[in-house]
Amino acid sequence: MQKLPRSFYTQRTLTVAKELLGKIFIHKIGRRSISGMIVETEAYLFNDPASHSFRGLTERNRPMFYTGGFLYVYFTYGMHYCANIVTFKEGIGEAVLIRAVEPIDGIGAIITNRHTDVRHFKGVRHLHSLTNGPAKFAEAFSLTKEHNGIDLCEDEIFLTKGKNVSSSKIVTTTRIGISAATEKKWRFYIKDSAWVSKK
DNA sequence: TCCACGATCGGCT
DNA sequence: GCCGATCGTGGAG
Repeated sequence: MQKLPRSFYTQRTLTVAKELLGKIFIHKIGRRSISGMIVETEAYLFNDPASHSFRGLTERNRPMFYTGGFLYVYFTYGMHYCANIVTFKEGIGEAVLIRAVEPIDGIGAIITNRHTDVRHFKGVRHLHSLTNGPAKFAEAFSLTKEHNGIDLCEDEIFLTKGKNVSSSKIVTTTRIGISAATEKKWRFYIKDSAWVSKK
């Protein structure tokens, strides 16, 4: 399966956020890989008070200012990582947060990754809870600060075409967990998917 | 140097 | 529905 090219990621951010639905996210670890279909995304734009890039370039948000097709992984709440796909042009500072995926390959590894702390075990009793949230996705797919700034046009972490999601299957809503620009409808998910973080 | 806060999650009421 | 965990970041002073 062919990797998505740079030209996919350098489109307008809101376009990429919608088009990412149905795409396959793949992380190759040694000879194995973990993969899943993206079912929920959120866009963060350059003039967006909810975006990490809003106050300009800093050490933390540097990858957001790369050209489209890089990964931006950040650490939050003292314990979680979240992964974004950088979009649009170099120097702008836009990205799409991956909020949920439907597991495809490497389910065993996903379960292991999500069970590393026994205290979390009870929360993973239902399969959909493995990857229905941005920090759950990052943990399930072993995405940490090591992967911050990685190029998705290389061979370790990349996306493939997956399935086409018609626009009638895309639900558009406000974003979750933010305190600014709460009125912007920049969250997208696949209607009827059991794997989204919240209806 | 200090310190408030966060694109979350899981457990508890 | 609410709350605590836990720490890197960056704005303030």
